[in-house]
Amino acid sequence: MVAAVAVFAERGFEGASTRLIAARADTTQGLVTYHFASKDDLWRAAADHVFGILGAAFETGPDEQPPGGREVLRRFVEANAAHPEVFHFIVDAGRHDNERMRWLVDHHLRERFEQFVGFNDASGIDAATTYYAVAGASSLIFCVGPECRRLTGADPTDPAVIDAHVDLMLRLFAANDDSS
Amino acid sequence: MVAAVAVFAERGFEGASTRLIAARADTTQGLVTYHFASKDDLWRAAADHVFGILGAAFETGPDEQPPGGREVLRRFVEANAAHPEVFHFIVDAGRHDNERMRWLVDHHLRERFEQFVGFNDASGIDAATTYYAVAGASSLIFCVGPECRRLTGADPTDPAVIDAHVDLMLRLFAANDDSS
DNA sequence: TGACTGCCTTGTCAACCGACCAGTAATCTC
DNA sequence: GAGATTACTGGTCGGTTGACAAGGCAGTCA
Repeated sequence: MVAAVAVFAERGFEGASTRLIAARADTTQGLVTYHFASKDDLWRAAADHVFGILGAAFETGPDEQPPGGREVLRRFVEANAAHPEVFHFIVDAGRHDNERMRWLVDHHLRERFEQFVGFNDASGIDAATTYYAVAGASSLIFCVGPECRRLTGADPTDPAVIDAHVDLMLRLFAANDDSS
Repeated sequence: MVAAVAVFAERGFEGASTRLIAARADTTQGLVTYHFASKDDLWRAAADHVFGILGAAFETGPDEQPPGGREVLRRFVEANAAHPEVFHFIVDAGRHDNERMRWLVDHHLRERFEQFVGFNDASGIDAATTYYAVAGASSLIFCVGPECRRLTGADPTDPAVIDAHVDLMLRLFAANDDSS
């Protein structure tokens, strides 16, 4: 499953082969199609897996206060740094109007978007533009890691870079929110 | 060429087939490999094409003033809205440390990045985080158009949405720059 | 003990992939 | 107008793809 997430994120749905995923997981292609009836099913399971990890980053412990806006944003950026695969799933699926895109929206993105709208009481077009601005600004640098290293010299897996990006996101998107 | 750009953007390098590109351009696969020795060469030609279009959006006419920071940002967002394929090329190539990524950085992205660093006199880690924040925030909504429509109801090809996104980007990234 | 079940391996299938090649027709050069 | 160059077609090649089928092989229950 970890292998499937990695390969789908690295190569996209079309570019990922069930044989490569199987090899990465040290099994055979036959076994993959035994456990997951089709490549589509495997992709959905991989998406469930990686979005589950992301969601866990926002869970509140039993004796914790629900985090404020700044803390949520910090966790969001750090989760993107730790799991850039999420962004690849979103971009890979989001550009086609097909069944996978609709499934991803209905099963994972809708919930996230409505949480976001709840935090920032925006609506309509503003909600959409703000949501995608936050998502894009927070995620891109971590999702093109090799490019970023070659282009800028900065390594987005370096904690110093992650901290700098968190600070920038806080300055950009949480300037007038000092809760948490 | 327009067909190649579209297919590479829609399906990524691995997912795009020379046969599909040929069909989209109403020719044969044999002709594609005649004009472009390999799929890699075709990809590079497509990248040159689409980055050329993007670059033209920033050119200054013979009797124009060079645009100020706000105007450059506006043009950048509008160019991303008109040509979301650029972002797909970047994300598709940028996640691997391979020859295509290095070529794209050296032939197209380096120049853009250094122009950016010139405008915003940042350096080191700050330059990197700011660059990717601007790029991600400006582009994402236009690159996952079908998803955005289903998720938020807003259509990122709608001029009203584009204008709203331009305004948001100006508020976020050009708050203390009132030139132009 | 013998039938049954779930997990897994191996092999095979048609479809598709990028690359290549022989052959053809049109255009250009002298 | 003969010869050379260029543009293009159709077909074919080895290799890869997702899906499927047949069989083995432990474990379980009657």
